Amino acid sequence: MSTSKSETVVSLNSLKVACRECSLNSLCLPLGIAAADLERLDAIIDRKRPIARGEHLYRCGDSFQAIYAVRSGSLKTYATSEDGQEQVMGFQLPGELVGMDAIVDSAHPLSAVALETASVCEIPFSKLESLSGELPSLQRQLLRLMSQEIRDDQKTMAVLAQKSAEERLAAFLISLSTRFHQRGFSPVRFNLSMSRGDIANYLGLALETVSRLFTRMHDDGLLRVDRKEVELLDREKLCLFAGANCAHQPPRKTSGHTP
Amino acid sequence: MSTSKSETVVSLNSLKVACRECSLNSLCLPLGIAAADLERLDAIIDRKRPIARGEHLYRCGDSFQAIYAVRSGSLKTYATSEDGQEQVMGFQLPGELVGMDAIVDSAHPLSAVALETASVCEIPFSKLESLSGELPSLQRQLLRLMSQEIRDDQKTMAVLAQKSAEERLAAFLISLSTRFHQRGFSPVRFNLSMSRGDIANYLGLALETVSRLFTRMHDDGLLRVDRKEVELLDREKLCLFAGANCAHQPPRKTSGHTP
DNA sequence: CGCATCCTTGAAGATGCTCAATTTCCGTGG
DNA sequence: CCACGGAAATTGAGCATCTTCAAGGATGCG
Repeated sequence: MSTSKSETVVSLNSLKVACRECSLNSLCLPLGIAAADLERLDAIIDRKRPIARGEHLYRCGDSFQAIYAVRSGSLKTYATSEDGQEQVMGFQLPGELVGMDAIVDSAHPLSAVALETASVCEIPFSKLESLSGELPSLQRQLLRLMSQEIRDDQKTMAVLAQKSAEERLAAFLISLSTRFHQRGFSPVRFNLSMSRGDIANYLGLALETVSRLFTRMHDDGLLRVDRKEVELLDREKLCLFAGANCAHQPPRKTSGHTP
Repeated sequence: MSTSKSETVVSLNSLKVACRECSLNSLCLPLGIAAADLERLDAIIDRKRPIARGEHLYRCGDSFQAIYAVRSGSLKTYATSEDGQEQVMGFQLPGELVGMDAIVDSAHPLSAVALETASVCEIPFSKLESLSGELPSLQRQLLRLMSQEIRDDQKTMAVLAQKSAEERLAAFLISLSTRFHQRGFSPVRFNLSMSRGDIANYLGLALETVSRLFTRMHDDGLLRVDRKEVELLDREKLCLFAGANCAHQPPRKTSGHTP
């Protein structure tokens, strides 16, 4: 994500940092946890070696052992249908958790793969569960993050249900922009670690439509795209397209896809 | 839901029953909780008077105080955009929880309204949170239900992103069928407590399209519809359309809407 | 330097939407 | 009890958006 320069810096810095020193701790599980308690959380977390682009963190059907927090890089989660087709369900940036959808029945319903070199913190679920029982602040933050995930999924559902192709792409870009901004990166200039195909799949569009939309938005002066790099030239207008008050809620139109 | 006869019975029966006697306790929060502990959960639950069709349980923006379990009847949750349009986010049947999307920031992002006379259990969140810290089995079940919600929302996202209109409606009907079945009702014959407009809105389709699809599916011998009542005549084929192995996962096609 | 992958662009066609007119249903009041 | 009015649902016709199919161009890696 963002320039490869800052990506490298993040990767190196956060390779083994404890939660208390991690720059993401105000977005992640440690939020709201007192220093003393944080050490106990820290103790159950396993900071894995970086995983390479294309490498899987887990696959659909794998038994559920842990949830993961992205430390650097980015992931994609996707479902696989019986005929082998995949449906992209989300993209995860540093500070975001993956795997919470597996709690309910001990098997992962999705696969998670690295879109670029990424490092993650592995948080064994059984340990997290018992520690949660002892630390109310941890329990609270875990519930908050799951609630957040529900809310984000609902927002995505709304985008898919009621927005046109152009609005969907705008909403997607604004969502990324906002999340990068929260993480200290530029909200107007960032790298898309996922392919056009992934974006299209995620947004329920054809790959060609996404490509055409990028071209159209470029021609309309909304953004500049060069391969993976995007610069939002008119974030305001993109927000309008996305139906968001810029930064949070999107909803906007009646129903159906067309405007 | 189902016939008005059984609906009346359910309403009366469950008006004030404790969790341990509630027929829904194997689907709801009490699952997996020992009898002794269950009494403590029971003690914090407020069984509200039934709410009438059209009455709101809470509205978008209301401060978050409690989550709710549907005891009888059914609810609809929806978001409202600035221009007043609504986006239906889900339908809740007995044994299902609503309001978990509000935990993260203490305000409800959606509104919840009764689709028919319904009764709910109000579970004050602060009390639930502290009791959760004391009862590992309760904590576990709460996490499981939130995980389930995430998983259900993901399934809905996949339906919206990759299925055609007919497949979406089939997936919707199969989902209802399965949930009714889990609750002891007929999986092939049930009542739709929501309007065609609600179904269309939820599925990201035009109302007219849903109406036409019902007609087409009827002509194809897949189902019988009479106003609110539906009978699935060929559940197998509907499952195929829905892309589900009948009962759980749906995924099926490549991407884009068309087959 | 060449191949494979990803992306872009074009043209034709289909799914599903909008607009609009009826019809059916249900609650309300005479 | 029946009539009436409004809401919900059905049905039809035309059309727009987006998809599919197809080919060409750019990029990056071995």
